[in-house]
Amino acid sequence: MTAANGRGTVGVDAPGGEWPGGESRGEAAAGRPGAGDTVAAVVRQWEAVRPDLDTAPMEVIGRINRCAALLQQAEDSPLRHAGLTRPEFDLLGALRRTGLELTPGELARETFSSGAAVTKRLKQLTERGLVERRGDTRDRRVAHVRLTDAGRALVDGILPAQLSYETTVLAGLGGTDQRELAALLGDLLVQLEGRLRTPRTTA
Amino acid sequence: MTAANGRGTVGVDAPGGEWPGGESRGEAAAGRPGAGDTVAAVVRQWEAVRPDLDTAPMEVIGRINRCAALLQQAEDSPLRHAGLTRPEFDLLGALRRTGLELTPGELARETFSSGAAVTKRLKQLTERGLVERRGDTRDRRVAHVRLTDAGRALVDGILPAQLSYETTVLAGLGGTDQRELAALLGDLLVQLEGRLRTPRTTA
DNA sequence: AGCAGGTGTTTTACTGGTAAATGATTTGGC
DNA sequence: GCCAAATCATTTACCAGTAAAACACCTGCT
Repeated sequence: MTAANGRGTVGVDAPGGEWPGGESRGEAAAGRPGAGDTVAAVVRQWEAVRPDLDTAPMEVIGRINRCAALLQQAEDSPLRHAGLTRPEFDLLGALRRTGLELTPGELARETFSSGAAVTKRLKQLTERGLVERRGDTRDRRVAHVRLTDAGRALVDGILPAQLSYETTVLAGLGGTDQRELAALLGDLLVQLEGRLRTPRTTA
Repeated sequence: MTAANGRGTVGVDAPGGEWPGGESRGEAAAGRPGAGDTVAAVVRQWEAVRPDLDTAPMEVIGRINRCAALLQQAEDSPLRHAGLTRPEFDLLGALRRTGLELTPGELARETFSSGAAVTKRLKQLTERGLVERRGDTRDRRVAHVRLTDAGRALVDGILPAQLSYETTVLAGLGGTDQRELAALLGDLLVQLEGRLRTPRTTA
């Protein structure tokens, strides 16, 4: 087991042994109350029904998806509280952290979204007075986008709160586990970013 | 620098040391070519601009979000190839792995989506002949949904391909790292599922 | 029986994303 | 210099999700 835990996640191993044959009633997603996370429960179901399959990848990918979903819709996060979605904040953040004016295209690449999505967000954020645009003098196709003072103030005001919120959300993991998790995700991400080059429609 | 590494990954550590002051040109998302993943680059930018902030949570949450996004839009996955989105497949999968008829409400809970979303997906999947519904005889509000033979065949046909696709996607990580990652994500998920109880509008 | 209130599902109105087409401009070959 | 092809951004048409309201039905109290 080597790993992280010694306790193999799936290892709780159920005392009695009765199974959801008919009575999964009440708990969502095949989850028994005290057991592991919901993904583990799902994986156990698959193993029961299709024991021939190697379900290992579900343990990683299923959990990544579910973590992302949960983190996304955390209603109490400072971001939402400030009326910003994560993609909007990412856009503002890209401007703040680079300290530069960026073109819509650059913003799309920075934030890993499509050009069309950026156009829409910029419209929104411009109306809210958080960003400004000016045309390029040389190349009249491109625009340059920068934070307004209000936009910069908003980012600077929210970011610490958001980070400390995220810190508490992660607090259940020890510091060592967090670093280890970050490192492993980083390794995975390097692979993914190489392998599945997103064909982001810059156009 | 404490940070992220403790282990390799980020350890490349930049030879020279010139910095994106003005020349992030060309590479997306602050990424220098050989360095770590894009999230690491973003974090470095934040640290340069706001050294007072504790960026540790970004290393985890940012990477989870980015991994999820990349995995989502993997255009070559068997799922997409079969014309199914992940949420659609999750719905079919819930029916397959439980082996039962489920009501729309149960499906919503199983798949962590809203009732309305399930309604829409069911409409879609019914039209495609992958699921069937019958009304409950006792309680005429509820419906019972089951896989058609075609639906079951589709799931059984796709799942092995999808899993083996996922296996190769994860192959860059060693088996041990994969298990460790799964375990850590499981730990995190337990925390998140307890902490941020999603107020899923069952209604 | 009758009705207040709860539950299971669907509908409505809207939002934010996407892919593909479009408009506007620059660039490079000749 | 001029036109074909490339590039940057936006627009269009559409689709899937959401929250809130509506609908249909059941349940339990009186």
